[in-house]
Amino acid sequence: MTDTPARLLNLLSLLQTPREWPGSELAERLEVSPRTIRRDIDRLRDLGYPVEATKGAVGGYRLVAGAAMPPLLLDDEEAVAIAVGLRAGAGHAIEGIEEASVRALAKLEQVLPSRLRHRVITLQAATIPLTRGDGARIDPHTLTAIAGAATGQERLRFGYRAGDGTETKRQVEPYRLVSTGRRWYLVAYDIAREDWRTFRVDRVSEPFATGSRFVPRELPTGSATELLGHTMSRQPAHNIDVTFEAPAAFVSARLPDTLGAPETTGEGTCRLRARSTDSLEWVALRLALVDCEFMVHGPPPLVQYVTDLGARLVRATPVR
Amino acid sequence: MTDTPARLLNLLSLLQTPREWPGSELAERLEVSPRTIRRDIDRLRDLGYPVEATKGAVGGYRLVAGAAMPPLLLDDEEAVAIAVGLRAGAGHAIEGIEEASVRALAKLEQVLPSRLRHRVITLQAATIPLTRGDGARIDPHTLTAIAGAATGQERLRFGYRAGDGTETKRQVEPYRLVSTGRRWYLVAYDIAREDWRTFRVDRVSEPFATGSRFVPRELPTGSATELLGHTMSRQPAHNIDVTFEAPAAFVSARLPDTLGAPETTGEGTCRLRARSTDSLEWVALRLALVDCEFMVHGPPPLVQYVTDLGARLVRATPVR
DNA sequence: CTTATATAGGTCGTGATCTGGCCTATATGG
DNA sequence: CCATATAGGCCAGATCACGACCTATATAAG
Repeated sequence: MTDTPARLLNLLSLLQTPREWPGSELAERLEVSPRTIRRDIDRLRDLGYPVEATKGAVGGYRLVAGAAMPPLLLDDEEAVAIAVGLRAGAGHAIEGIEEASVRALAKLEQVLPSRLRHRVITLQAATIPLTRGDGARIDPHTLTAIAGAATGQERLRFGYRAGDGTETKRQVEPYRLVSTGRRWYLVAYDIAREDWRTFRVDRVSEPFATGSRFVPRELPTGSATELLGHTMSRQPAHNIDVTFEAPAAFVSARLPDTLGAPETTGEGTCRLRARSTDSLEWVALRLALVDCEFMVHGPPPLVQYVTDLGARLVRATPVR
Repeated sequence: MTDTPARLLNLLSLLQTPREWPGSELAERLEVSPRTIRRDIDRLRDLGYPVEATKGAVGGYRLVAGAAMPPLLLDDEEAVAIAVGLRAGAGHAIEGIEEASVRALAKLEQVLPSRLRHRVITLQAATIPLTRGDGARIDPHTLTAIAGAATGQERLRFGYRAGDGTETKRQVEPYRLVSTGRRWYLVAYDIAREDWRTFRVDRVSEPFATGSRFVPRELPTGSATELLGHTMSRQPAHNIDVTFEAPAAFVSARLPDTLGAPETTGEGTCRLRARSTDSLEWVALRLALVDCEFMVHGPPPLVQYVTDLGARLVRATPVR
């Protein structure tokens, strides 16, 4: 208990609550002399954690933003909140940080006390995510298990359901997890097939790290995303074409950036031409939320879906 | 650099990557003898962090889940991912952990390096949240500023726009931030008015912690939520009444728990009666996503909205 | 079974470090 | 001006950390 490193960690933890701490109070809490507290503050500063101090009668210490992230000391509830937030985001994550998001989740879940784990699962079950992709929902557990195996360089076993529905058992050396905004892919070396393969994560079932380590092979093509190239290009995408009866600024403020920006076509009208790999349901929803009159020109499946959805909604209310 | 506590923090950071670390590798990285590493591992265990070790030829150390959360050591990208995730969740957060979520965000943003801060803001701006409430979007910055002032016991100055649109300047002693799932409220002691007040956070502008500390007063009514009671009861709520042409299990699996569960009314039909404070737009959206025929009986505004939305969608496609 | 390699931990001597106490300097708010 | 806060130098004594060398033990591969 009375160990120096332990006290430093405790001190960091205390300073992380957003308030000012007078040195005397810290000394009392940590059961050391004020002189030692001053030395500890010095030590933290040497370690790169910027502790700000205000002098004078109402002064105190406070941890502020610095050059590097200090270790985050979370209480139980905060840890649960972060885990739930990241899990909710793992499915239809924010553009550009999907990989980091999963890494952070894997890191957190690795050390999350088990009594908190079931709370996270319960809370997450209560939220039904809006599927942004085509309904192929991804289990956060699968994602973190794969991510963990990849960074830990452990061989991975899982069941894989191919496009035609046939289920196979795979054992691979996971290389990298990549996200395309809409879908997750695992690039890995398939041991039995003695070649590199890409797997769609939503088709992976029961991933299990065998625990046996491996030394990463060199990718033949150079980079993981390159290997994904031809898989990606086969992805179905829609050429969206919609006109809105509202200014372009109004529309773009209500549409996600991933759909691109509409161009002004006249007084109070604009047109959106975009290539999207998002699901039609998602696109239709976003269009409906723009809250102005619009006209869908294509693609035909989207026209069909919007027509059907509109008809269903009209049927859903009593005729006047 | 050659400090013992610094090395321990580094060690914790290394062990947090989900992989196994042989003692020799750790020794090399931290530039100490393997014996010292073993001692450090011992120290970490004494501190309560469960370091698991596997013996044998391919053994190594690894941090596992224990009784308490160890300090999370995040790299830049992971920190950004968490911040963005929490911010996105702050608006329409997950039931039951809103407060903890905001606390975690406040803690993180307090120490987030400024070069990461603008990345967070940029990324967040790219995502347009589906407003679950009635469009009164809440600025995460406002939320964290208030939360920080409340836990730090600092006086707070802000502009407040009353229901009739008049803007007033307030200076308060913030007591607690409470969330009702749909809305955020600040319970505080208004210094000028010398009484307790509740403020809607979405009407607060430019919160600013003055830095002057105060000793928390006793709440006259006992608890913050109690004080909120009469404010809350004036909240508009809708009595939703919808029948679905699908089994209750099918429907409840596609509806959020907050709307309650539908009851079976016949062979393949069910009825949902719920009281909701969510916005009509949100409810209509969720209903449309159930993906089956349904009929909205009430409330009248919801019927109207669904009719209008359906009509707009029908108009949005070329007539055949 | 044998061998290699990993964790686990005891012991010891040297040298560094940490602590508390006491001192002064300095900035701030009332 | 005064009380109170941070900042930090100096010193003496106790403690602790380190590396080196040792043995015990579990595991995987051959």
